[in-house]
Amino acid sequence: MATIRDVAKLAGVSVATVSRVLNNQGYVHEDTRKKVERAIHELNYKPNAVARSLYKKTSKSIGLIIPDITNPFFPQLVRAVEETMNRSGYTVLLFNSDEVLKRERHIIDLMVTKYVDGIIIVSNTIKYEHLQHLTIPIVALDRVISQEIPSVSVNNYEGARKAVRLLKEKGCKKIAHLRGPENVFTAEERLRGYLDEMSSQEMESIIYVGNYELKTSMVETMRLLTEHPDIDGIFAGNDVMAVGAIKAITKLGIHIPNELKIIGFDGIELGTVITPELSTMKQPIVQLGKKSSELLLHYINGQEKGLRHYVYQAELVERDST
Amino acid sequence: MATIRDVAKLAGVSVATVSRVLNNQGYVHEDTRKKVERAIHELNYKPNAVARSLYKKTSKSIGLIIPDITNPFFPQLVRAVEETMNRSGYTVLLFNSDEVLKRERHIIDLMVTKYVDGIIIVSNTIKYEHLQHLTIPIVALDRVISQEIPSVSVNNYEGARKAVRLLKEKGCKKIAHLRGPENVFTAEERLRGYLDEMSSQEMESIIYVGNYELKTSMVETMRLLTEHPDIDGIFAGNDVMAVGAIKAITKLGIHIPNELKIIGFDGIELGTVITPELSTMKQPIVQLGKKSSELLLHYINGQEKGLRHYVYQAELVERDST
DNA sequence: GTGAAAGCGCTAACAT
DNA sequence: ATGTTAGCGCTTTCAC
Repeated sequence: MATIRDVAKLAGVSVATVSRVLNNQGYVHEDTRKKVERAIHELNYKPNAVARSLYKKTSKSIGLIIPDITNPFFPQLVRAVEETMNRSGYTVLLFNSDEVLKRERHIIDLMVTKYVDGIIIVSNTIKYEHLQHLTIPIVALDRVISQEIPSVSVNNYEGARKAVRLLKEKGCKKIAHLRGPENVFTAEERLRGYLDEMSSQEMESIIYVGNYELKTSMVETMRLLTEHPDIDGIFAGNDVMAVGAIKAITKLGIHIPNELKIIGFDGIELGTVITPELSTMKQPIVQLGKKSSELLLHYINGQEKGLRHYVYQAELVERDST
Repeated sequence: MATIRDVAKLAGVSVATVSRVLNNQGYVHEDTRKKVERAIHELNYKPNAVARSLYKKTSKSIGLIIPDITNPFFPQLVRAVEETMNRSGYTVLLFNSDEVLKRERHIIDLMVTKYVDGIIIVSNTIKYEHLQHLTIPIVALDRVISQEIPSVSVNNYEGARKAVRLLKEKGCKKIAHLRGPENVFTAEERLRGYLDEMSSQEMESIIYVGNYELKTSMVETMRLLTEHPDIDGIFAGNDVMAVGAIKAITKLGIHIPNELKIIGFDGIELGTVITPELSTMKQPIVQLGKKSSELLLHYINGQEKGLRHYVYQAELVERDST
């Protein structure tokens, strides 16, 4: 690998001059620049990012921590972040944490050690106290961690209310909620929305606990339907669980949406794949990724000083399950 | 951020000694080690990975280039790679290339510049000529790029034959193939398998072209079924297309598997989500990721010198669509 | 067993 | 407009 020295030697100038043309700053004579550029080209020289990082204490890369890329909600989010970051010349270091605090902390340490310029994190487990010692900017994505950490998220509470409201409008009299895991921010908010919307009309709430994934959801839906055969509406905590519920319901020979209506939350592609296609509260996933990236970039560049919290609205997408 | 100097000063030793205890090599007196460790702890010192990289010309990280994380085949693969790598102390830098050669080359340059210790790449577009100048090890994953690049892949040809054979055994008389995109290695191999299996019994082959994704697959399936209403078996080039086909077929009111049987390829989770559940040729996705990582690690450590090509077999998983 | 010092490849004062 | 040099934080000879 050619170094800046090799280029300098070949071009017959000093390394400082080469550095100047590389970074396009300071005065350098047109002829000299040409010479240097020719040398760079000839040697196929690429500046060493590591050396540069060491000096500048910045790496042109950011860390992205998510629970699990295998969860169909995240691939799109990750791509949106990557795209935005790449466009600004940043590389993204992706890590799956499985929401294990110990791993999250380890990942963060590792990132700091690698001079990442900022971190975007999706997590329920991590708290402000684990983050406050950091000197690089951080933004919480999809979930808000605390008031002190800037965030980009969706109004889960309102979205949930809208979802339940749709079920009611469609004539459902007994609406159950298949909630997401306990202590998970989004799940709690959606539950709260369901509860408030139900109690506002003195409807009895029926709650079963899922884990944001398919299998448990099927099992719980089965249980729900045997214990409450008169249910005519289900608000699932996310699309994956809704899909699980649809599978279970279909297996039971109950017709959707005639006998039972169901709505999910997230708006992932999976919902359009199953039959009947799933009605859902669609999150602006790409926007979430993009906005969080831009926000982080602004903090990195010092263009933003305040503590911003962006909240998007989930949008009702009605398909065939309601 | 504390540096090695701070630790040295606090412990009352030289930086060399600190480095020795950090790397656990060379002689250092037990008492000295204790002192140093105490200082490290007290300052919450973490060695600077960038400085270390600069000296050692290695970064304890590898690059992973995939077409698109949004394609449901990849998340699992990525996790398997990440897991294996992390376990060996390596970080993975993930990039989506969209199979655009220019981006792939850019990504590779970037990685080299960051001192990645090796690269795992999933690509059809890149060729040996674009890789031969690299001095770091590289392994091709899922597709073989050339004989000169070590690879870990699946026998798509054999898998395809098995798939078609199943359809025949189940009594299908007219079997169509919904193939993947042209010039994509896996798609070509699967097509070849289909063709050979058909001609071995002098069955007429009927081929429609999809793009490994849902929408096109639905459209093409519709066309296929209007132009050839007597089709009784479909071998789809991958699971995503198979799911698209199922949607189209169901919409047409044709019963699966009674009137028409269908089998996919890949074994992604999506296949178990739809109704009827999809029969498929399951790839050992996790193993692919794991093996490619281990192989790369072996090259990095110099434990492996030869050009290895590992080929796994796809496994028939029969569910409800056949 | 420990320390001094060179050097990894680059950038940015500071000179000239 | 260009060159010299210190230094980013670390590892590794080479002395002692």
